[in-house]
Amino acid sequence: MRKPDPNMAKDRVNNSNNKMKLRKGLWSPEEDEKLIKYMLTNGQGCWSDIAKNAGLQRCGKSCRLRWINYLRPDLKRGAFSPQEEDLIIHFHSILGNRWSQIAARLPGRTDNEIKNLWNSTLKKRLKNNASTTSSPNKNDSSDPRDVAGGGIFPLHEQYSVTFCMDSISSSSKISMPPPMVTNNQFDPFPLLNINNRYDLTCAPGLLDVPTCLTQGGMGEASFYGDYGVLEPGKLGFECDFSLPPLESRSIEDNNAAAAINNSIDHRKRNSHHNNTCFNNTDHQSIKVGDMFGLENHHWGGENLKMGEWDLEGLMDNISSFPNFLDFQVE
DNA sequence: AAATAGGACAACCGCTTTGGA
DNA sequence: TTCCAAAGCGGTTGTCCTATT
Repeated sequence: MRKPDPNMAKDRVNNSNNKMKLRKGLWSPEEDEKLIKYMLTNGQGCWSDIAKNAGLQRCGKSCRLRWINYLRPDLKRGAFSPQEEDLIIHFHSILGNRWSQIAARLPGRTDNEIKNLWNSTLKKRLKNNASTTSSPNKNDSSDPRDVAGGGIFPLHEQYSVTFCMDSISSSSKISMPPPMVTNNQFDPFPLLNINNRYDLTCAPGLLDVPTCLTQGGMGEASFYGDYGVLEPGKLGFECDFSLPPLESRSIEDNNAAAAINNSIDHRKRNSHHNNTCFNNTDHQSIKVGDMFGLENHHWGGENLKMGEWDLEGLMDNISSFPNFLDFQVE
């Protein structure tokens, strides 16, 4: 991060609050340290109380944001790896601008970070790719469906999606009819209506996954398998949907103190672009297990919240399935 | 060397959702 | 059931850095 400018922060004090002058703008290292220490000793609570009790002239909302987006010890920081970028593109094609849900599947990354990356880099890259792969009727939109049709995924042209049937290689293809047009909008995934209330967590398996994720570097375990969509040997709507794991936000207590102390030390060391203070530049070392919390923890008993797949909700809508899905097991 | 444009990213704003009284 | 405060979320803005002219 850039070096905070105390003068600017001072200038931006919110004078509209008569009770207490609340600071706005960039956080100073001292403020960071206060918040970190308070969080370390007291844990998370009511954010407005935290702001007060920690001696910060910040609103609770600002403290929460600072903690979540920057100070949390489990943040990875640093540049996104190509694999992470592919994941973001992939998830965005499914989830749209649901940054928090995308972030929940990228451990150590925040929704804000992902959103910034998307808006500043990935969207443009996809647009360029789309333009070079001839997609004449696409507009400039962040609509995930545009991305899907922009040449990254084959869905736009083929309307076929891949169901992974086991953890290694076999797959079944589902042929889909031309897109349903609802409300004058292109909708290649009528079932996966992004506006419905169903989380699309399981949907990655419905789509082709970026090739880099299925090739070397991501480990032996199948990407599909890790994400889990359909249990092997099962096809149809009575099969079990297994969920891609959501990142556990909990921090192991034993690690938290060390991580926080490290973060403080690093922040002090890095006065320039202290984004790197948590940096893990060894992008190639990222493993699927690490990325999805498969190793050691967090798979089975995950408390599914935001990203929970609402199977019942899906089933409520499922009556329309046979009309436009034609299963073709290859 | 100075000016400028564009990129990157932290932080804010406003709306929605959630939970408790 | 309603109201209200807190939390969550996504869009947007503002600032700094870097590359280019």
